[in-house]
Amino acid sequence: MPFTLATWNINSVRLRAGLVEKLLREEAPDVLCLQECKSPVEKIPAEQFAALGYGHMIARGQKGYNGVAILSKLPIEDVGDMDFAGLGHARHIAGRLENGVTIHNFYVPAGGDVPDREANEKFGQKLDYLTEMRDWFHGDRPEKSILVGDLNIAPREDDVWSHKQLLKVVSHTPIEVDHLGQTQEAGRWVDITRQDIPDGQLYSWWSYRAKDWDAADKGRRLDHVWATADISNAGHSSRILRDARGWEQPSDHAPVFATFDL
DNA sequence: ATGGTAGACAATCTA
Repeated sequence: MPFTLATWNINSVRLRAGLVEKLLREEAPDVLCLQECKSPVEKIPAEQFAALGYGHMIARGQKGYNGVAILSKLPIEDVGDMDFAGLGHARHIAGRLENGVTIHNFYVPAGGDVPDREANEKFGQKLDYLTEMRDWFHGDRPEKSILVGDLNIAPREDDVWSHKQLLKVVSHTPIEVDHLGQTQEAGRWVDITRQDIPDGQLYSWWSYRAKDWDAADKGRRLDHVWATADISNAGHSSRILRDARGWEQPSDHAPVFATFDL
């Protein structure tokens, strides 16, 4: 049975519960993975989503920051979370569907403004987070798995509006791209979005600080859908719902979709 | 080189 999955950094699930509802009504993914919920789990409006057919939710939360959730039409079993780099943040949750597919939902640390671990502790934490992800996948060798989320790195030259101008900007520095590549390789993850859309500029995030985000179009592809090699050929129909960036009081991220015939 | 916006939560911190 094919199922469609979406990932969206919502930047407050309570403030934007109406936008989540709009996405669920209009696009109706079977599974929606959210990041930056910025809410304790018990304050996520789960009943509002359940009323739309999303009767299953697994989540990790904390007050004010971070937070990840998976809303699903299909039964999903909570199979745990990881606290990479020992930050004590709600940045990962994993669930398993009845077809045996495991879904990892990640919110990788943004890493602060200065791309130097000596000058900026947050940058070091981001690199350490990715290193521990890599080591975990290297030991675990995931199969029949999908990894989504805001990975806060745009790895390819055509994942940013200007490769040259962003080389020293956190999210696109060579050391971050290298760390993300090592994590991807360790789990034998295939980038499903780029499998489906191999050529051209592709963005999922536009800063709030731009005067006219749409006209300037200075975006970055920070949000990703990966799958393990054993199921990667089941993935198709990837797309980014750029329209959502223009919705009323939007998140600065747009949802990324993929469908899997499994 | 700088400052630009947004959200949580009540002082700044984070992105």
